[in-house]
Amino acid sequence: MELTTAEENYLKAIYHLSDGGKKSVSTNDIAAEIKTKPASVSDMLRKLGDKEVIEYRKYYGVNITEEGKKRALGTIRKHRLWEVFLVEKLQFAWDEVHEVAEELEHIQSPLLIQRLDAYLNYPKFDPHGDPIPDEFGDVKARPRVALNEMELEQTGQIVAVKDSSAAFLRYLDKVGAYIGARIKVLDKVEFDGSLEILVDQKKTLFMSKDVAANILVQQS
Amino acid sequence: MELTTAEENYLKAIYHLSDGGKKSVSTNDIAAEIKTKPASVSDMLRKLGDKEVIEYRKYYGVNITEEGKKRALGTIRKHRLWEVFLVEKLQFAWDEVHEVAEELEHIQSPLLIQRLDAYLNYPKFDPHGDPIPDEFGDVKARPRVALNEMELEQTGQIVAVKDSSAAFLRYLDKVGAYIGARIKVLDKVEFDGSLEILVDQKKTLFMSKDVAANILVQQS
DNA sequence: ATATATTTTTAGCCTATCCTAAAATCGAAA
DNA sequence: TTTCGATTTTAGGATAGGCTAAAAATATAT
Ligand SMILES: [Mn+2]
Ligand SMILES: [Mn+2]
Ligand SMILES: [Mn+2]
Ligand SMILES: [Mn+2]
Repeated sequence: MELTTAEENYLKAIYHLSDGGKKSVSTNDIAAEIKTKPASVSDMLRKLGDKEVIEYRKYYGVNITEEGKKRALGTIRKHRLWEVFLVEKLQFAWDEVHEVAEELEHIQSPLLIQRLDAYLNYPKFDPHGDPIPDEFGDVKARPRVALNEMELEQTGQIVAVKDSSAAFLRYLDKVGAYIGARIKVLDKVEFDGSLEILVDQKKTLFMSKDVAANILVQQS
Repeated sequence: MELTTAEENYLKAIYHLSDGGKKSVSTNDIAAEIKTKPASVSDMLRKLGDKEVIEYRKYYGVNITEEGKKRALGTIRKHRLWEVFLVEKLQFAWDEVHEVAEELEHIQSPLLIQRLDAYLNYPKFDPHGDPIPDEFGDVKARPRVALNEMELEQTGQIVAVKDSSAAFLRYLDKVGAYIGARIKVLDKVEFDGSLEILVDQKKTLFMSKDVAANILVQQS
């Protein structure tokens, strides 16, 4: 059964909020994520339940079904492939791609996505470091940890960001914290959790705990 | 004022049916073009009239306004640029691009189109030979004539097709009548208007008047 | 174990877009 | 100039998606 654009957006939100189908998700959380009202969410949940992409028990939140997970991963795959296209081919900055990809992900054409994937040389990660599901919905997970949870002296490489907002990404650009950068934790302030890190063995950088919590590192 | 996807599709249809704003267009013709019912068209015309992209006088058809023409050309520009992208970069056949471009043309991002245009090296024509309006809505018109209206012995080059349906384009592929082909009219049958043409100085080809009427030639 | 607070759903309404059937209008022919 | 057939509009209804306000259910705190 075909999903509408709105249904795809809801399903994707549910997938993300449920941490890939592991947790159940509340009406209010979905409303916050989609920026809509809980009443509208209740309506939509009934519809998604009827289409059997979620399991919906009134008042007790929703769980995504296997079918739903497959659909959500299909949309996520398209979103991330388009983001790669925009950055690699059209010279978009990584903070400019999200809104456009949010529209492009709903274009219906399996051939288009297959060809786009090939054209981009089968990328495994999007510009924010998030993994691109393959055509079967399989995701290559990279073990990664939030920067604020690393210990003193530990080293690693920035592999992704949790927050893809333009404001956050532009801040990272400004301070030179890009994906692929090698980092080392030089200092952690007990009081507020802020930290000092060494970037690429040459530049030191201070950041708040909030910022660090949105930077994901592969340890080494 | 923003136009919805449906409104953009109607406006584009009106632009095409009006021959670029020259003629006024009837409700029934729009319904046929959009594959919808005349009643739905009447509804939409009222709305497009309110938004002043058309001039609508009940029972007397519509004329597109200057503003409407500008909007329609913007959508046409996007449609044709995407078609070029699909053929040039993603190896789509020219009969596979129309449906996808019909969706892609509604993506809202001036930056995207500007970058796409540059990436494609500012193409002037789409895969069907139709001119791509520039960012100001200016169209480079090529003088062209339908093949069925050419006289015996006249020569020229195929520059466009009138019908972009997959069936027609695949037929042209099969017989080797592609855009850019040099042709000469070898014979015209009085009885049914069918003709025999020479393609690229080496292959002769018979075609019905209906086929020839959908092939556009730049004479030389 | 209640009472209160929070969450979620329902009811009722709105806009956009489509449909069918009926009414209105137009224009061509008699 | 009247009439008739084609065209177009209107009326009424459907579905999708959103909203507010009120009701209902659940969760939490005395
Ligand atoms: Mn989206
Ligand atoms: Mn991303
Ligand atoms: Mn379209
Ligand atoms: Mn075209």
